[in-house]
Amino acid sequence: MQKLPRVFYDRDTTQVARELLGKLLVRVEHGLERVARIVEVEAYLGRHDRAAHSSKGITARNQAMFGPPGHAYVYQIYGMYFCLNVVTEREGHGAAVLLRALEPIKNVEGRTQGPGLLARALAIDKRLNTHDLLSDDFFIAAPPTADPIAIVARPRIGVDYAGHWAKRRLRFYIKGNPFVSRR
DNA sequence: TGCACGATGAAC
DNA sequence: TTCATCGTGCAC
Repeated sequence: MQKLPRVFYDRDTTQVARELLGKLLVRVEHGLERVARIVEVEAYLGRHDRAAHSSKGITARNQAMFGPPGHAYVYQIYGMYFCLNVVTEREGHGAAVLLRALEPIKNVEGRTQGPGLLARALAIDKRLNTHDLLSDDFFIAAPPTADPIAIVARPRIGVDYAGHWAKRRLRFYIKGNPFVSRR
């Protein structure tokens, strides 16, 4: 399985988001390798994006988002769920892609349709914040063979507070995939 | 030092 | 539509 290189993440965030669809998220825990296909994502473009955590500047919570590309930004939400993002663009930009839904491929139990659920199913929590996604226990890879996919673009979920940014179609998912979080 | 609230999910 | 549950960020 071919790990995505650093340069994959060090690019325009919308482009990275779209290209992450169909890729494989791999998480090795206690010697057990879990694999799932990325089927839904959201792009958070940087400090100018009012829906992005980075729009408020660097804080203790979001500092990973301003770190180098290809690392994880994991935060806790509603006191009980974790959300996994991959940092994009150059260090200091404050952009990331939120993984919203996965299709189980190997050793994945429980539901994975939704950011909180997928993190739980893959045992992803705050300990993985700032973790390098080119490491051997947590990475994203291109599948051996990839069928062409149709991509749907919609407004992001749960960002109504963001004014006109809430209307931007920065949520992307694989058309017709049954594991997408909402319809 | 206190407090309102969330890039959610499930129940009702 | 309501609630579980708590770290974070900002007001005071």
